[in-house]
Amino acid sequence: MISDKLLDNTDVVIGKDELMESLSSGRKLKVKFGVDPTRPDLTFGHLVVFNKLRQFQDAGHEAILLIGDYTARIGDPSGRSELRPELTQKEVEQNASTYLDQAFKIIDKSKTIVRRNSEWFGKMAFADALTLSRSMTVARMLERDDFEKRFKSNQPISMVEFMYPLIQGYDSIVLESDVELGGSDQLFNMLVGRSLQKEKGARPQAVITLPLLVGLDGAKKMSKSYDNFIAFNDSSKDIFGKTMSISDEVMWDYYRLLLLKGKDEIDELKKAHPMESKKNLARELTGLFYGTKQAEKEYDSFSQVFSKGKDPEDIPKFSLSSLQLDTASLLNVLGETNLFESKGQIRRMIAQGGVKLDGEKVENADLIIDSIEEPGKIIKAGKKIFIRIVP
RNA sequence: GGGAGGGUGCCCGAGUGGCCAAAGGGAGCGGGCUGUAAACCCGCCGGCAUAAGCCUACAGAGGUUCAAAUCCUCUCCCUCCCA
Repeated sequence: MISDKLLDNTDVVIGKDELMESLSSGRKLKVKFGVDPTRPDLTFGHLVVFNKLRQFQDAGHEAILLIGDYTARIGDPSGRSELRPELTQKEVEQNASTYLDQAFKIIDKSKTIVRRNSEWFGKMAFADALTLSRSMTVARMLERDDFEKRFKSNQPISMVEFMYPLIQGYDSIVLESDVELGGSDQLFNMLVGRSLQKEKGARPQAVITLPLLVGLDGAKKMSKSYDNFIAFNDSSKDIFGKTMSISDEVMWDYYRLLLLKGKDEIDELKKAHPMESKKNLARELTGLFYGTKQAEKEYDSFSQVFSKGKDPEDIPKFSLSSLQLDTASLLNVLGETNLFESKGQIRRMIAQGGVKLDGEKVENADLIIDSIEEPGKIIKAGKKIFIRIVP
């Protein structure tokens, strides 16, 4: 049953009965997913939703990717404790275009309709906006968890944030969407769309929320603002490495939500050694974005460096002749690689025994790096930073 | 319009004239343990400097003082109560 699979891994489904009916009628549904181009990178949190959108596409439905270029300039208050800064039109445009490049790594470009909400809001009159705002009451807005929390704890809520759910809901009217997808933090906004459609006498959209992916810290949802994310645009090395840094417990969520593995498959994987399963996860995720060959390479490289403690094959080089300062001390050399926050950080690292030169721990920051021949000495700082010193 | 309370380091938050680069927590970083991790333990955690020390920092601008995150003036921003 196709329609069953479409509801896998979902969190909440509103309007389920009508949705099941529509699906079995064979009608081609318009499936809306809105993205706010407020930040240039998509994370694996978004991947969960894009996977679902892709499944709808594969089942023959129409995907509408809504770029909230107009709303981006306001900022979605969902899950936020403060007002977002306003973005310029130009920033929004840039973000939108990189968004699309990234999104089409997962969804089928040829079957996707891209719309921008500036198309209709750009020419909307203020009077229309007022009419729209009649459809909502303050009390209903305050039902929203994050608004309520902010209100009660004396945090500011701007009027424009209050308008946000209405604006997003209006998109659904214009697009005549049958289904809207989003993260569970979007539930309220999407429901507003549903009720606006009803009010207009249109067929209300089904609302499907997808679970929020837990971030790298294993606690909070994956989000750019928590800096616990893997981005579509991360290097193959980072996708692999970051995946390996998640805890064993959340690994299964990643299998389920990102790779769409079924329960049976996961049960099978649980029998293997957790590290092997995690490496396998990292390899598959890397492969999704960089192809199996590159993923294989990262797999080998990771095993080399971390499991066997060897140096990786690709080490960034630093040429001593490019040194700006006179003394080629360890401190100065590392300082000029721009891989560290400050010389203070380097000093601390050295003092704490985190820096090795050709495998030997270095305790003196003033050690002079000299007599370099090919292939060069290797400095290791912490677990992840490697530098090859060349003449 | 009137009254009251606030704005502190990446985040939260203590600090009401010197002992403040500023308690505590979180995040982050290094080390240990391990299976890369997570958990746990130890350490670090503004910048420059070998060090002494210097510089920058407690919303912003001025001022008082030997000395200001702390006192005064003005400005900006936030919240609450009354209208």
